[in-house]
Amino acid sequence: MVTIRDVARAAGVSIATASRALHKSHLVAEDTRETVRAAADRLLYSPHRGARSLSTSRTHTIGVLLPDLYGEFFSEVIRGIDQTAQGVGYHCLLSSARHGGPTLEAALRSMRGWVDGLVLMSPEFNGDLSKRALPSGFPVVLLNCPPSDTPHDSLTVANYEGAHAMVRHLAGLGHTRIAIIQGAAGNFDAAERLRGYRAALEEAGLPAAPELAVRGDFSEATGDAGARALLRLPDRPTAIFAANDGMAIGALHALRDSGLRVPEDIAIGGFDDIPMARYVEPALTSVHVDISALGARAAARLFSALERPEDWNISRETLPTTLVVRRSCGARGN
Amino acid sequence: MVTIRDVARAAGVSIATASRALHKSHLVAEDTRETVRAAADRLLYSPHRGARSLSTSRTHTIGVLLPDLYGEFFSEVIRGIDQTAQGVGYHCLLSSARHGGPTLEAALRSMRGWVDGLVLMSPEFNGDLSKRALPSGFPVVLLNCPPSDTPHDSLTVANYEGAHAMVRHLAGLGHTRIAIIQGAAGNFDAAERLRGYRAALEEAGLPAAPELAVRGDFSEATGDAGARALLRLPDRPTAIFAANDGMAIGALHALRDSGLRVPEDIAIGGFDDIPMARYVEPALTSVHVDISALGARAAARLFSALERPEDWNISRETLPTTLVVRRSCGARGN
DNA sequence: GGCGAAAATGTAAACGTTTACATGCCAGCC
DNA sequence: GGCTGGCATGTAAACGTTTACATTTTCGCC
Repeated sequence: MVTIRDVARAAGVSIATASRALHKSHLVAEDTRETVRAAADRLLYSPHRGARSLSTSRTHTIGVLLPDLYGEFFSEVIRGIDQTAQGVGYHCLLSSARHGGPTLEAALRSMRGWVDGLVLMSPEFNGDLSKRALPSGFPVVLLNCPPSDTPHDSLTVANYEGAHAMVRHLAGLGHTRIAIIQGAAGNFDAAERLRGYRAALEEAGLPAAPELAVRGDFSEATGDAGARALLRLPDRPTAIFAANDGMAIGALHALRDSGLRVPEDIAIGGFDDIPMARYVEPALTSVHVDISALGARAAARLFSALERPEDWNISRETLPTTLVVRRSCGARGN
Repeated sequence: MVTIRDVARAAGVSIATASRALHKSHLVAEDTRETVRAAADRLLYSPHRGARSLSTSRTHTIGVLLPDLYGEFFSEVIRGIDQTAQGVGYHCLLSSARHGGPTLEAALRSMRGWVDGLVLMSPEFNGDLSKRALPSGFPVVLLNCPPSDTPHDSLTVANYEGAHAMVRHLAGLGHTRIAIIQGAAGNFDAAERLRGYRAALEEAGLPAAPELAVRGDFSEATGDAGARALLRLPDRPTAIFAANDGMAIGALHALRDSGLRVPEDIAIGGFDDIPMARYVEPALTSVHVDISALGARAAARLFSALERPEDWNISRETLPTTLVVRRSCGARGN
């Protein structure tokens, strides 16, 4: 491995001068700078990030901790984050707190000294964890985390409003028995979407029949199962709101499988508007969330905290959603 | 930040003993070990990875360099890699060599001293780049890279065989004018799939009409455009093989838009079998590649090179593909 | 009780950078 | 000619670990 020492020797200067020539160029005479740069090029020198970070205590890396890496939602978030990060010369260290892996606390701990900041998305996050696993003052942006009193930036999508808009739309189409396939238990997004569903029902003057709210966990499998459970009801719903697109697609599957037509026999709406939503048949009505923008925004907030810590103050942002009406809900003209 | 020095002081031992107590436990007396561990716990000590890596020259991080981060293919690869990495206590540093970003060489260089090895997927990779940007002997696994004479492990999918099987299947269904929407120019996978297409045509005794091979770049948009171009032909094809699923889905769109029925009027086949393939309507016949297994396998090879460098020797593996027949190709029974 | 070996611990160097401080040099000024 | 000050460069400390080597302690054995 060629170190800065080799470069210095080759250029006939001290390592301090070599170091300066390579990035604090105004502090060294023009011709020495050229000599050093030429030597570095010739030797194919590239600085050792670990060493550099130890010395400067900046790593130019941000950690991205997600609950999982499966599905389009996460890949879009990552894409948004990475794009922004790359734009300012940072790298992304990826980690997922999958069940069965190391605990969230361990995952956070293991990043110390390796990342300058963190984008954290986890339904389990809470203040206690923050105190135990994160150095105080460590820049963190929480993405779709349950609200907590920790002094961190947070970013959420308008779950309540989005679900509300979807259910109001369904009610507006004349549906009176509107079911929901809920997201994962204990998940903040899931709870908010449920809340939006209930509020919209109430506003429309519809009863919130408990048997119409079945459980799911955001996976296609539970969407499928949830839909089948709803079909077994004596008085079955005429519309289903699935708390994310994955489950909506699972439900579509189940309905097709049961010989029902969507939207003629039963209407369906999802949430997230993942890329796949427009390609399923019938195309899925969904609540659009610009997922990669969510990631990009999170990264941008983190960088502003990193680059100008002096005028940083914690903020909570909510990203708006928009209802995208496609064929699956049966609205006219689609 | 609490360092090992603080832990040592709190436990009343030297830093060497503290360090040993925390992971070379057999070298220190049981009760001091307990004292040290207790102190570390109490102070919420977690070691500084940067410092540790400088000292041990192991980072426990692998780099993952992809041409892009868009789409399900990449997210599945990442998932496979990360899952394997996490299993052996490694982290993934993600980077994409998107057009417009830093050059591939710069991206590789910037990882020095930050990763122990690399999973590299890039259509532009070549021997010269390897010499310039990678320390010799640096563990690298090439994923779907063009063949080169560099001493690296490589992993590819059976592009030729997969495409061949698909086209033979279409020919077997009686199609005589079979078109292809090609992958990105200069891309190795794309070239191999084209080769498989041509070979299968020849074996079936079908002429390889040049107007039936339109260009694409693996994006949905070019799939859409490619299909439209094919429809404008005076003697239009009865079957289209798109070199990946993204383009196949774009083509489906274009056909539906033009009022054609799939598979009755025109049959379609894709490649990759991304999760979405089974959900589009009609479900897409495709060449299945276990993408996350591909990533997992790449990571596994890398780790075996890292953990036991002594008995490592370079290998080239090809992952088999399987034809998955769904409705879009019009085969009976589907 | 003394000896030697083994076990436990400490000291200090090393990893590859950056950077505060020290030094040397030269120009310009009185 | 000596002083001041600025510029270019060098010296060495620091970042937080690990670990080779040195030292001290313990313990068994004669």
